[in-house]
Amino acid sequence: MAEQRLNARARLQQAAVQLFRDRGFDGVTAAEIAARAGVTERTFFRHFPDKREVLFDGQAILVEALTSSIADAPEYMGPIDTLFRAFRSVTQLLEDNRSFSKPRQEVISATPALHERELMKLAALSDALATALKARGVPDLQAALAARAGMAAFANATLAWLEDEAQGLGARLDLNEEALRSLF
Amino acid sequence: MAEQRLNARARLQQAAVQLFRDRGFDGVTAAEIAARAGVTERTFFRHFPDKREVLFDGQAILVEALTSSIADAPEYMGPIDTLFRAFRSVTQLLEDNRSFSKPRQEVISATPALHERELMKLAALSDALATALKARGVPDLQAALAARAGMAAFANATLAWLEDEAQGLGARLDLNEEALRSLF
DNA sequence: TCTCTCCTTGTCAGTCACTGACATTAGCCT
DNA sequence: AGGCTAATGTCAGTGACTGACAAGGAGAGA
Repeated sequence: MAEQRLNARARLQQAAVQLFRDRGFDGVTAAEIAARAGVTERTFFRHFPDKREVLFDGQAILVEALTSSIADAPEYMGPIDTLFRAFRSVTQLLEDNRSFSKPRQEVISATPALHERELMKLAALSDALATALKARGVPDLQAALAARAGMAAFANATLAWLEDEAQGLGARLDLNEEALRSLF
Repeated sequence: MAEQRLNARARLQQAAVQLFRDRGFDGVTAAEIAARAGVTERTFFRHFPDKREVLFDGQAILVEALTSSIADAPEYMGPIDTLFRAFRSVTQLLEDNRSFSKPRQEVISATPALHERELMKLAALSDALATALKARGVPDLQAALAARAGMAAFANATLAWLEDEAQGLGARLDLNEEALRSLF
């Protein structure tokens, strides 16, 4: 039973994705997810503050990877370059997780409530990037705007790549960076 | 009672803002809002699909004003210029509503669930702007990125101006536009 | 004026997300 | 064995939201 204990959280996440894919987010109750994972509804809510959150758990790693890349960037590098350097540093990480991310993203895209939560996570990520840029001496306003604009490009690229993997994530990033720069 | 009928929605919104300000979003039940407005909880949910939505009702006017400004912009004007022209065209509208917007924004900022919903509304607004830009012949990718970047600046400006009206909304927009352009 | 119809609201019962309080169990340390 | 800690189970309750049905008021038309 030791194994059961340690994996309850992971089992809940896995059960949730499967059930959501089959019957949709609203067609599944928290109790059902818990039951399939072999635990109680109460345990579900001990691991996740709400039903949506079961789908959003990997963000921390991404934040860490991106912010540390920003911190490590050469001093002279401007905010936009720094950001795209960071985005490119995590392409491998994301590509390794594609088989997880794909079904997850399908569920999210199909459910307004989940899309809402996703926007929140992206905003938090954006804020983290802005903070990392400020630590490099970028003025507050520029940092915030660069982070938002960059995140838009990054999110764009990731979504397009998840929908159609014909082009790699790197190529999608190139397209988005070029389009962004062409605006100014 | 005819008057009551027609204004139920407006009374609910007003009651909601007052109660939220006093006791916080989570400290107020939908039934209480309804009671103060002189109707039933069920009626509350007939007017608003959920409790949060009672605070988000003016967006349609803003979308209309911004998109029509984009449509009316001179042909030769680039996407960023077009967007900021649109933002400037609604400054008066926003400034007239400041006394409404201020308390509303305070409640939203204090409540994660409401902040989440606000991000959703901003994303929808951003999508509307992107669509309006595409109608002018701006390529899809550029339109989407310009809209997101522009919205970031617009939202930034509006929030700063709501927190401190020392500088007008126009001045805040100037600052944000300049900061955004300086990135590239 | 009477009546028919539409629109809004009230009433009621039910589901489900989420929470606090308390009991229980498993594994680990001594 | 005995006790400590962390994770889980149990139970009862609150509040958001929904579907079904009834009721009342306003306006259109006979």
